[in-house]
Amino acid sequence: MKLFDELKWRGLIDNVTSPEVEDAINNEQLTFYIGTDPTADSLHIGHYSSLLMAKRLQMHGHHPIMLVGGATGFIGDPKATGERNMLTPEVLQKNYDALHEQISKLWGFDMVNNLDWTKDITIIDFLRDYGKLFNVNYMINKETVKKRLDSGISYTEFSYMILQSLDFYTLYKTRNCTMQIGGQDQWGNITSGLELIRKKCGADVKCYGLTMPLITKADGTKFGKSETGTVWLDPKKTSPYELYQFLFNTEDTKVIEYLKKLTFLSVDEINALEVSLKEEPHKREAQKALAANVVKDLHGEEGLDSALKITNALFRGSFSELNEEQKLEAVAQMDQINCPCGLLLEDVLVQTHIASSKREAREWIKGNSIAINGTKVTDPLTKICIENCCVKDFMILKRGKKNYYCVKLEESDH
RNA sequence: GGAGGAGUAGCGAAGAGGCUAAACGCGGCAGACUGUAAAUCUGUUCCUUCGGGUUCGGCAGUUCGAAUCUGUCCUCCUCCA
Repeated sequence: MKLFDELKWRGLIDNVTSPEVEDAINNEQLTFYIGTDPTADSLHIGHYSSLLMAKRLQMHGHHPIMLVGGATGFIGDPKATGERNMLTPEVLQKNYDALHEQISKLWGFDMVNNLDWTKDITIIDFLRDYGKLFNVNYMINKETVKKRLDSGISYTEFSYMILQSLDFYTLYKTRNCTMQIGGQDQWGNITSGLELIRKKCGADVKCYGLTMPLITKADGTKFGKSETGTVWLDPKKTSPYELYQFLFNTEDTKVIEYLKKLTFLSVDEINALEVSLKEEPHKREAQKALAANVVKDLHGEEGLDSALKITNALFRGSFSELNEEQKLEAVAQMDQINCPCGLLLEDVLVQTHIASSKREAREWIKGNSIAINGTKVTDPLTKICIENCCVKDFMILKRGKKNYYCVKLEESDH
């Protein structure tokens, strides 16, 4: 199977700017780029398939450049729901540094910052050299702008597209970068970049754009949010265990799609998992493979080991069946929440931020959804002290079916 | 600058002086059923020392009483110049 066909099979191709892209991807060695803005201090699972796409192309001999948008981050990519809050230079710098480190650690891509070629352009140069080449009518018809016409869009965000076009043009000129890849939502920005290159360098320039479909959940909503919020790639923000659980819980209708997009498993391996999913769905082989592979690729054997230890301890039978050593090992892998000794259960839930209010804590307790070390507790006034611990001063709190918390009780001083 | 319109809980959207902590839908959470899946059904969804307290863009008023009336300010939309 040729590379392009494989990418297509994996569902990673949404659109290409010309039919020649297929041949270029299969037979040439392109320098291409993918960009992201430093809007947070870590990438999240939603970015992951795009970054893997870059990796897949690289493995095939293409050369990826990762652009972290130090300049575009100041402006903000227009999002459908409305104007973005502008980030301060300090936050942007902090995010930039964090992303830079994360990306070099995970993939080692070549990295550039568009602030380098943007920061010294004067407003006059900008308007004369670039503004003149963008027709407002053309810009208004781009999806990202069009969506905002009734709710309003600032001149700042309207101009975002020009900055991004400038990036593509600059990378083309300085690094012979001839392709930009991005998510579906980047189509408008990518094509306007191509347009700029053609206007500046002539219509016969061979440059391409490729977009990838956005990953969605079965109900059409955005992929990548769990109960605790965004699923980050940074293990300090989302532990390997949380990531594992997030992926393990993938719905049947989506798990094959995710395997194709988020792992390097071969066509045969994925087909085999698809058969297992159909014939013995209760075994959840596909979900297990998805979770294990992604966690391993991102956090290494060690991360996967930690995720599995916790998962096995909590979900395979009862925690109390483990021996002392196994318990301690599992507890050591979990995020621990400190809590003073001697509080009532309802207060413990509030103190530890497991519940956001006392009302909610009581609702859960009375609703039979809280368990301590595997035993349901239905009295909000249960006093929690060291006797409730199952190993040392640790207590395993469970909320609902699959939310576990490891609470470390601290003897109060008085 | 001018003329209209709009701002209600996470979101969408009712309410037009007391019966409204605010209908309804979505989303969230929990329970049942399951396979740590989906679908479905049920409950729940401002805070509380359970007496009450604080909410309907902000502020100031009118009233025994305001999300509902008045003034003012802010934000957004549409049209005109």
